[in-house]
Amino acid sequence: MPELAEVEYYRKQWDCGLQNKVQQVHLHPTKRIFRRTDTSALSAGLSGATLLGSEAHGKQMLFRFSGGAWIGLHLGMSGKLRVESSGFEPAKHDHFALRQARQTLVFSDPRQFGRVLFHSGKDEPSWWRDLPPRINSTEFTYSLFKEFIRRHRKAPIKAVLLLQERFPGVGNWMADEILWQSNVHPGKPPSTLNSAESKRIFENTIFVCAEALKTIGKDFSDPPPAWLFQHRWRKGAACPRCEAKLSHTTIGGRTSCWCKKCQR
DNA sequence: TACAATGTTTTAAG
DNA sequence: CCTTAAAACATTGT
Repeated sequence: MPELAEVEYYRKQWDCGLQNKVQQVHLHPTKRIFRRTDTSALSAGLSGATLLGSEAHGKQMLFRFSGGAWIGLHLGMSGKLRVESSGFEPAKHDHFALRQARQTLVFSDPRQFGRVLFHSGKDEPSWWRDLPPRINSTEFTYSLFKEFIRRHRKAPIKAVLLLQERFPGVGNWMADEILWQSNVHPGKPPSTLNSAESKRIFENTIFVCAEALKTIGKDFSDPPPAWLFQHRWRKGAACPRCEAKLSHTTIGGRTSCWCKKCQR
């Protein structure tokens, strides 16, 4: 479920716990979200520590605690962050919870494709330092974009936009939105794109990310009604631009939504 | 029942 | 070594 803007929204849900001490750590060590994570070190490192800050980068989140403790969170397909009362008892899918004096910070993830990482040390973990440039940063340049789609010139452009090593935060609905706004068919390989199409995709990638952060990322409000986003999951969905019936097919291994009249 | 779900990793093949 | 495609992961809802 969560892409760039949804992740940013969920990250902020834990802001009310900033400057608060963790009294107790609740976790189920055998759950898949803790795969290859030392849960004993995690519990020990967070118990009694104060939450000092957090940051999102694409679909990843980093939370910083006093005493040089850090956790990385990924929400996978069904993960969510929320806040409950301090006396809250974790329910079935609440695999990770931090109890504080005034509230409990909860990570739930029914499908467990999400992830919890732990790092102990004075500096940021290496898995945070090595991330690619954010899409809404000056380092995300057209030449970087062009070089990347050239490398992946034979795969469907939809599949290329889903690669986190260049488009951190872009997920299934955002990739469809970018291509719909660019009037480009999701199945087209980059080798068949002309320079105008390529430029439109680059610019709309930045635009869709920025707008999503201003709406969904801010308070989970809807992006503009003229976007594909509002229409794609409706029964008998129609293109908000030309009113033609929208197509749904598997492209790049994911269900894709596109307008066969607008996108070629 | 069977399949799909806003994601990533592993495996295999070219 | 690189790119691409498909299966696997765990659970719920239609």
